[in-house]
Amino acid sequence: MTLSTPTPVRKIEIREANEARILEAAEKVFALNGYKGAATGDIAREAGLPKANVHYYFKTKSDLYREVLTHVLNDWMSAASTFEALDDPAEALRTYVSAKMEFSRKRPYGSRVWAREIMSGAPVLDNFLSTTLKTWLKQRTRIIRRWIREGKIKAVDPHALLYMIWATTQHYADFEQQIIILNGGKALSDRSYRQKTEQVVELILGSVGLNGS
Amino acid sequence: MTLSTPTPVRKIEIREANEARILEAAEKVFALNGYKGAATGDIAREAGLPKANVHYYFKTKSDLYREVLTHVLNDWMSAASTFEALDDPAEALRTYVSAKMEFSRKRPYGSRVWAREIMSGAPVLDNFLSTTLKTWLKQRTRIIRRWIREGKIKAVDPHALLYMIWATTQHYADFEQQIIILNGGKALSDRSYRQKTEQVVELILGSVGLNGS
DNA sequence: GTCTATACGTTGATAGAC
DNA sequence: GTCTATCAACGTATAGAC
Repeated sequence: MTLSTPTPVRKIEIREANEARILEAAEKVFALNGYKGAATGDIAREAGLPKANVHYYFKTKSDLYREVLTHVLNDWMSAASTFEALDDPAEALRTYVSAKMEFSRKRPYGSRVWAREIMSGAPVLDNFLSTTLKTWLKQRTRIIRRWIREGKIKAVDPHALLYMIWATTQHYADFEQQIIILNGGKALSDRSYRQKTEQVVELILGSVGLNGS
Repeated sequence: MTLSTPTPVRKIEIREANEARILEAAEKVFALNGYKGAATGDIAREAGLPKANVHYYFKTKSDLYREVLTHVLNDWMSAASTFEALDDPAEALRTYVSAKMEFSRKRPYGSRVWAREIMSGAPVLDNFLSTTLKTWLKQRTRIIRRWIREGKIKAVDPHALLYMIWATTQHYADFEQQIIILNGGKALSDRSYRQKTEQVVELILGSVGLNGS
């Protein structure tokens, strides 16, 4: 029996499945070693494919890296969009911090790829940061200022507050290994993580003068 | 005139000066590219020396990396030691947070080397984390619990509080580039940085129910 | 679409003249 | 103590058979 021509549908399925596997593997390897430190061979091994296939689907390492960053970015922004201009700042902050903590739990590698990209000087994310993220920050800053004006929260520096939220929530992804070691070598259970999330929410709310649920 | 034999003192001076230059260069290159991504040739160029000299003074890249980490560690612990068991938690937290912010300002590269090491799974720092740092954490946890028992601060999870302090203060070093871009491309002046430090202190104090200076 | 073989640049480390 | 020359190992990317 000779090879029959595969249907276009089947081809597309294969492509999508392989691209997804490679992207997932790449996110992990870039997270652990950074862009320069990541070898396409490592990514291929992690994905369970020959090295040549990685280059077949993504051409260059740089292209693959940009794709990974784009995916992380989309999910990061998706969590960011939960910060809304609600009347109740406690509710808004609680929702946002929880979404960021969930992102850290579900995409720890993605968070680290982001962190490493920034620590390398943000060569690829530079444009995103100075446009999309800057606009986002300006809008949320306005919301926070309004809450302060209306006497709903303490007078705090909005940037300092948002940086604290980002830093604290992302710490649970980026420094996961340190947290595990300090926890006696055991990873946080889903239950413990939910409690930590609640604690982080309470600390953030307290920092702007909003007390206990 | 032939070369006279240099005095041992002179030789030691040269060695110390060169080692210092290489260590400083290495801290920067490891911070920007991570361990695997850092090339000894880049470190040599940054230090203004031929590549062979780097290996003459430090033998292997791994040895050099460990030296850099040790230096960062010492300075990190030096800041950590400012967290004392004072009667006044506001004073203790203010001093500690300020010291950590100062560390981020003065040693941004060192902070990033630490971060990257943890994100790579802490292969070298593992031992330090599970001994020295764990002990430190246990002691400070006890102090915080005592403050809570004495009704001096709100009942918060001590680990969550300390992680928030670490994350927030280190964010100003590790994500410096992001902060600069969001600040319109301008680095924070010494004055702005002092104000941010004060804001961070206020946010942290607020998070445990301690209000205003 | 898959994968072995390979071209070719880069990197860690050393040898050996000065 | 300094530095050029060198090399083996590794890394990205591609060619070309299947």
